[in-house]
Amino acid sequence: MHKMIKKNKTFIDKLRSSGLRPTNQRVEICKFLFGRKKTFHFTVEELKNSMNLKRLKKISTATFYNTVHALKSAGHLKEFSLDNNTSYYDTNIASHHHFFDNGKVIDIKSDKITFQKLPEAPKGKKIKNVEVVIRLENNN
Amino acid sequence: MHKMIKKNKTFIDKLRSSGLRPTNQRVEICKFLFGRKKTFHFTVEELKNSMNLKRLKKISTATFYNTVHALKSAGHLKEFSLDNNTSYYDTNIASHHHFFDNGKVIDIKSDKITFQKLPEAPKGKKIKNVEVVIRLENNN
DNA sequence: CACATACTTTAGAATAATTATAAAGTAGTT
DNA sequence: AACTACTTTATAATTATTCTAAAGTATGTG
Repeated sequence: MHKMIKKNKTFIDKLRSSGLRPTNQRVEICKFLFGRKKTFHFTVEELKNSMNLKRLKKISTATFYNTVHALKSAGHLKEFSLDNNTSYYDTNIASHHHFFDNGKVIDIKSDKITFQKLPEAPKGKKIKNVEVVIRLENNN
Repeated sequence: MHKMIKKNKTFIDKLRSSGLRPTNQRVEICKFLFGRKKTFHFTVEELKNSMNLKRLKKISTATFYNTVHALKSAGHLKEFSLDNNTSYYDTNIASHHHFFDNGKVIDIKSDKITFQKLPEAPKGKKIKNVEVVIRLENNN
């Protein structure tokens, strides 16, 4: 029980720091997103389907979108795009890179890629982060 | 006039190599995309608006989408995504990188970034290309 | 160089992802 | 406990894109 309370507190903190009140729906979404050992990637539609499948009382689409969006704006989720028109989210917010393999995404730890040369930021700007996408193809 | 003919031939070649017949609409789209000194970025919607503004007889949305898609599949355009749900296209197909500055995209020449360390491709796969996105923020 | 045929264009309908709306419900303050 | 501002929800609206089917056009063949 101690652990449970502690975890919920973490989720509530994430919500509060995203400017959101910790409602039941939101806490459950956080539990689903952050209450596991491994980070993962998802679309809002996938998240909605996974969570609502097991629930008698469904959480509405708008709540999923609102919550994910706020978590992302606060930096608790990272957004990325493939070549299609759907937003993907990543619960791994540590700076890292990706392999893209025909729609499948694989994380690359930050320290697996280092640079020999990087350009200067334009005047008045600075670099916020650097992300590398390595596109893969079959080894024919 | 010579130059004009030569250019049109280039456009027609691009279309043919994309599996498309060189119709008037398509040649005009190619002219707009490839008949200039500098490469540029665009969305299909932007392309449509820019081109149709000056035309008495408008080219239909579907034709813009079809043509851009075929040119992209043939490698005459590169597609990329920002954090939203719109596809962007780049007439610069040379391998290169990007600064993203609040929705604005700036090209970075390929030789401005070099790597010290890159990960191996997973078994049975090989690297198709490597693309770097450098996100910028204001120098507060 | 006319003709047949397969490919194109087009307007409009359809779809998919996302955002907006506004009425009913709930958290947090007093 | 009561009030008020924030939430949830179902549904409508919007945006980007794809599909459809009828009318038009490029191109090889004779």
